[in-house]
Parts: sequence; structure tokens; C-alpha cells
Amino acid sequence: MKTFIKNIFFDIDLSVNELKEVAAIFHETKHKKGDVLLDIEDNVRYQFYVVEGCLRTFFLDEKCKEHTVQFAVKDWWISDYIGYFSESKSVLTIECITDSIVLKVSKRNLEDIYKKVPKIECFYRKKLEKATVRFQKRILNNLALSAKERYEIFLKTYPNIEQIIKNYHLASYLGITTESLSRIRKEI
Amino acid sequence: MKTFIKNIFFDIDLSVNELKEVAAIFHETKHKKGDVLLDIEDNVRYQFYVVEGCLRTFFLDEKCKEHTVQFAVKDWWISDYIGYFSESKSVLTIECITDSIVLKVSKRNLEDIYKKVPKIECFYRKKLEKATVRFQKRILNNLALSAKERYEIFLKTYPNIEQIIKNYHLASYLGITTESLSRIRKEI
DNA sequence: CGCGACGTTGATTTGCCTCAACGATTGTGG
DNA sequence: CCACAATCGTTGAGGCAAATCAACGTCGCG
Repeated sequence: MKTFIKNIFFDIDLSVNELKEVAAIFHETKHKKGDVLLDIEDNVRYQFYVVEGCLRTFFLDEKCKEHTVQFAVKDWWISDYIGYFSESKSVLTIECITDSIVLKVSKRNLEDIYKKVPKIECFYRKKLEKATVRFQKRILNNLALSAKERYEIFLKTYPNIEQIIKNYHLASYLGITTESLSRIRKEI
Repeated sequence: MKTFIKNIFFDIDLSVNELKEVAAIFHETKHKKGDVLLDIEDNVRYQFYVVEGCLRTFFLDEKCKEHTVQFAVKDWWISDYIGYFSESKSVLTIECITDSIVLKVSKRNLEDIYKKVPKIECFYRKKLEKATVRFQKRILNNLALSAKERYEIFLKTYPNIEQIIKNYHLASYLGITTESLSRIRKEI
């Protein structure tokens, strides 16, 4: 576990004691393809760090259509951040796309660590800043670009993810149907 | 200035000295309707707290079409957060929709304060968490809802903004044309 | 008053969706 | 390891929501 933690916080100098304290709040869990880590209406207590595998979060609308919010592969974090940060029930489902190993950490434990080890709070602030940049870019792309352009940018931005995921995962992330994605691919 | 700062950080206990230090890095500026606080390709050094008035950020695509990313009224913050957090040139324009008074603060000064007054870092982390919730919701809305539904949610979420802004500001925020917005309004 | 900016309405086009059928690939039980 | 089913991806036809293009009404301001 400690080597995982060292890897996550590789750019922070942690004392032996701090490392121990931080490591204590992370818990490794293993999951099979198709497993659900968080279901709609659950309380969102945890966020997850991906050690191995691939997961996604998706929203199920009233027409039972899936909308993928996020993918996460090795070294990425994933949760229903609406529920996690606003202390409300989950609106998203977290699902394993492949067999996966994750480290889960509860919001409460993390907030406690922030007080004890301010460097960790700083780390998560910077993580949020990077996430903000990605969100803004995605909102901009959705506003300004066609389905084809969004697809091309996805390929450029996350070149290693397309091979792992299904057609309909990607289509539901781009906001189009599988048929449209198929036609776009044929064009290119 | 100190009363402004007290208002911004109303939920944090700051000593007299801390308050003084924090107040020192904020600078009040006044602007006329139509003024541009940040232009494309500028360095993004500042974020802005709105004391009075209304501003927006927008992206100009290659077809010269505007896409509004964000509005900001009293007590809101605004910047090109892509440029601000990733230390890159601006891709957005910050524009005054009405005469406005803002407090500007540089990233560098803020980072210095984080070290001196960790409570301030905590405040901005929480601000980012709330922003993350809003971004996720907006991405979800764009994926799952029709133009009409997005408009109705905008009205519910920001009831005080519609009266201030132009038709085309809102249309470019919702990702539709002014004509479509006009037709949607007629329906309701 | 007259001009320019803004909002509305109509006609037409278009990008993407829906529905349906059909290959291709994957998974599973015998 | 094969046979078969289920899942997934592709293709075509037709439809719809919103875009585009164009014209006209309205408002605010010099």
C-alpha cells in the first residue's frame, strides 16, 4: 500500500509518519468487469484511485439512455463528484469496464488528513484546478464543435482509451448515438 | 477594501493581521459596459471577484461565433480558468455586460497567501469543489437535455441573470442560436 | 428623426436521431 | 473445440430538432 501512496503523491515530500497516516485511509479493492462500485441513490462517501483497469461514470436519463460523464484508467481518479462534494445521494453509476483494482478513500478521512497534513490539501486543490481546466475545455468543445470534431479531439487527448472501451461507451461520452459514431469512423 | 474582504471570506476567522495581508493583494477596478478585462492571447494572471455589475467570458470559434462559458454577477468569481490554472495564454475574452466593479487578484499573490494563511487555501479548495459540481451538472445537462429543457433549468438556477443579459448572450451559453431561443420562448 | 443594434418570424437545409435489418464478434455450455 | 446465442457494430431509409438564410418589426440613442 505504501508504494501505491508514494506513487500517488510522488511530488510531495512525506515523512515516514505522514506516509503511514495517509496510507491508513486508503483501502484496496478488486473488481470484475461489469461490477458497480456506486449505484444511483447511494450515499457518495468515497472517491477512487485507479491502480489498474478501466472504469466509467454514467448518468441514466428518464428515457433510460446512458450518458458517460468520465472514464478513468491507471492513475486517474473517479467518483460521482456531484454527490461527493455536495453531500447528496448519487445521480451517477460507477461501473468497471474491465477487471480493475482501485484504492478507495472516504471524504471524511480525507478531510481529517487535510488538517493533519496540509500538503495533502494542497495536492487535492491542484488536482481540482487541473480538473477545472478539463471541464472547461469539455464544455467549450460541446458548445463549439461538431460530433466529428469532438471525436477527433477525444482520440488526440486520450489516445489509449479508445481500444479499451466499447463503441457505445464512447458514443454516450461524445453525446451521439452508436450509429452516428460508426458513420463518423467510416468517414475518417 | 477590508469590508469587501470580510464579505468574501465571511465564513473564515481572520486575525487583524491576516485580514490586512489578504486585503493587500486585492485591487478594486471599475469598468464600463463593453469593457474587456482580458483578451485572447493575453497572459492570464488574474481572477476577478464581482462587487457590482455583470460580466461574462466567451470563446470565439474559427467561424467567429461566440460561445459564452460563464456569467458572473455580485459575489461571483470569473476568469479564463483554462489559462489561469494551466499558466497558458487566454483562449477566452472577459467582457463587461454592464458597468461593473471588480476586485482583481493575481495567481502569484494568492499562492503566496496560501502558504501564509492556510485557511485561505482551504477556502479556495472548497470554491473549486463547488465549481466542479456545477461543471459536472452543466456537462450532464448538455448531454441529456433538449435546448428547451436547458433553458428552463437556466431560468430556475440563475433566476436573476436573464433580465440583465442580451438574448444572444444566453443563446450562446445554451449552445443554440438567437432564433431558436426566440422560438423556445414563444412556446412557453 | 433616423440609424444601428436587437429580436422575431418564415422558408429551407442539415446534422444527427430513430427504427429496422443485417453482418461480425464474443461468450458460453455441451 | 465446436455450435449456437447474445452482444456489438454497421448500413440504409426516413424523420425531426435546430441551424441557416433572409426579411421585417422594434427599441434605444445620438
